[in-house]
Amino acid sequence: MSKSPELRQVQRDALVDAAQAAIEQRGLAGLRAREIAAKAGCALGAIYNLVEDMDELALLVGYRTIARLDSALASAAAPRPLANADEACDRLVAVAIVYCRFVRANLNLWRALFEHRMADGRPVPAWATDQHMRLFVHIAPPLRVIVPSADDANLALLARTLFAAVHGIVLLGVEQKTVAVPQEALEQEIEQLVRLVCAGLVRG
Amino acid sequence: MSKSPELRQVQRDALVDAAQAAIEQRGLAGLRAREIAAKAGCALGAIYNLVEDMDELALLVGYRTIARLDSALASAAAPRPLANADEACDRLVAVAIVYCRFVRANLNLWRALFEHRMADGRPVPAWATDQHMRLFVHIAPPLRVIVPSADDANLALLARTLFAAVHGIVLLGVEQKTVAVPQEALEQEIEQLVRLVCAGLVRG
DNA sequence: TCTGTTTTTGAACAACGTTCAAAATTATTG
DNA sequence: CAATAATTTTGAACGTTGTTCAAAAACAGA
Repeated sequence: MSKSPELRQVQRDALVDAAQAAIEQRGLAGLRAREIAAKAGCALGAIYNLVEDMDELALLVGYRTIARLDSALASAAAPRPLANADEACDRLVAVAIVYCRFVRANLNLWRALFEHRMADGRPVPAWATDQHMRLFVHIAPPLRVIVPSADDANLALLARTLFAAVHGIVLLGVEQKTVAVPQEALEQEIEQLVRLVCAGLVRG
Repeated sequence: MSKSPELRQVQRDALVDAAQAAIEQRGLAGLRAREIAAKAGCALGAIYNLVEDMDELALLVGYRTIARLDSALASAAAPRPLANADEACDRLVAVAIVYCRFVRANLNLWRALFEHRMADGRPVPAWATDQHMRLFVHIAPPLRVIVPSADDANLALLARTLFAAVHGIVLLGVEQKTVAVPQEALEQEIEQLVRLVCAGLVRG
């Protein structure tokens, strides 16, 4: 008889818990097989009974991180309807600010999302990439209000562009290689860019 | 008598050549001490007579990459003077497009710039971070034409923001985790964002 | 209790960056 | 030129990685 899937999932969760704690404290490079096995209370080799390899473990931690980010962004995009373009712009700013604060509050976990590379050149599984895309849901509706004439394809592209732009600002803002930017200044940068883009969209 | 600095530099260059080739072909993770020692024609341990450690080697490759990027951006920002805001905006677009094309043509080397992390938590040396900053030189002058009222601090911040935004778009565009965007569409995204920001700046 | 199946285990393996005593080379002196 | 001192180069050895797999342990059905 095979092992019950429930217990299996409990053990997997314990492993992901340990991996998440390791990444949170010491970054993706601080994720070590022997340490998390000890913390999860299983043998070194048992890791490979529960997950495919360390890559999958990093992806599972990333899945959790994006799920929490998704919740945070959803709370910023309140269910209150968008009356006009101004409100839509305000909402886009709010979503971007929440993104920035989430990054600061979850720096190592967020960095791990982008630092991680699959071993060899193996492709990232679909369940991980799909989740990334779903984040655009939080900025497409406000953009629709601002640019009602755009078709779905254009809107998706625009959403991607705006997200990427804010992402880039946050990225360079928290990067070690450049001078660290104080939180307040970083949020002003972000608000400035989002408002500039919105202003350009409504007039153009 | 100690060894001549010239020969030392030749050996260092051979090592950096080998490291650059390795990163270019197989990414930063493909940079292996034994391989580059063989290719550079020296013993494994000799690496540590020429450079501090593998981190410094990665930084030296990065220094070359940014130097080439700097040249590419400089060629886009021709010495022709900027008559008005429209021309300044065109130039910002041109610089951003050149950045995008450089990234596509030097994908692995460019990725290595941002994937690389110093061992432990050691700080990145100043000669590497300073070089990063100098890239802003290519976008600050056009911005000055577009926003003549801004002081130096505001201008520097704005330059950083615009650079980071374009950087983010390129980053997500060439990322494996999301759907690969064709070059043409990516350049359109970039041009759209830069023009939106410029339009917002001249009017606001 | 016995037997066949499944699961867990941790020593062993290959590959990594790094070190360092010894060998080889080069310079200086008698 | 020979002899000795100083310097540089070398690659085996070390400590850590993630991963594997034969053996041990645990479990299931008779």
